[in-house]
Amino acid sequence: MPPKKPELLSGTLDLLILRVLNGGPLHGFAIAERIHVLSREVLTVEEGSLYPALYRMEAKGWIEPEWGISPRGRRAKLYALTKDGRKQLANEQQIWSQMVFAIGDVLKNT
Amino acid sequence: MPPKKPELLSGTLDLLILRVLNGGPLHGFAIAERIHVLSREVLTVEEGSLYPALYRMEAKGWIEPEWGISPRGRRAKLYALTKDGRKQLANEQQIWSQMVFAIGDVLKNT
DNA sequence: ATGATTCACCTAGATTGTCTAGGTTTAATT
DNA sequence: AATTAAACCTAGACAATCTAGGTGAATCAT
Repeated sequence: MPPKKPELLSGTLDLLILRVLNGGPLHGFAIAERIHVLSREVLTVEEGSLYPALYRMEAKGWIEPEWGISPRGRRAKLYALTKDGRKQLANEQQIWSQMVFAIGDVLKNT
Repeated sequence: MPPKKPELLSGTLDLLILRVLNGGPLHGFAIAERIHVLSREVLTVEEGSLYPALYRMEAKGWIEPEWGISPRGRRAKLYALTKDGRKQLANEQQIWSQMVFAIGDVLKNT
């Protein structure tokens, strides 16, 4: 068998969304596209994961939506990072790297 | 706020267990200890996560238990990697590094 | 003009993995 | 003899993702 195609790592979706929004407001569909492209097609964010995540994050005050128009001329909800969102991004980035190091430590044991 | 203490990353527990068992059979309690120590106390495997995980992995044929005695003289269930378990370890290790690279790619976008 | 496709958003329910918070038994310690 | 620690176990709660649908409007092909 070839290695199974990996789904998204549970717990990293918020981090990814925060990170791409740090480059400026985007609408949901575009967020998913951006993550897909930036990860060289390795990561695919399903819409059924994306929209609930956006609501969670909005409820926590990390992002703020505003109705507008997408680059392709459709009605779209543009999400922008809030100040709390930027703090959360820093936070999650630091946790992520800590986790990667910790797991790396376990994996490199002889 | 200081960075929140990270719990285990969902989806990495199997990989960690397979990895420490690759060094030789261990019983459940010792597996958790070993992960804790190797990760420099960053990762803590709760027993409520550990034992269900061991059963799942046994059901999938990745590990095999045998009753024995722990180094501290108690009755203990020693788990050993099977051949399928070794394959699974290689598989998950490769997926893990692919994920880390992919997420890294997203995180380093400007 | 009409029909098909794509963009963009939305949601209910299933599934899965982890955690909380208990519990039991037996050996070692006090 | 009583307490603590090692080791195992489990039910139920919780959270995040995925499956598999659905809607409406703009664009494209014919």
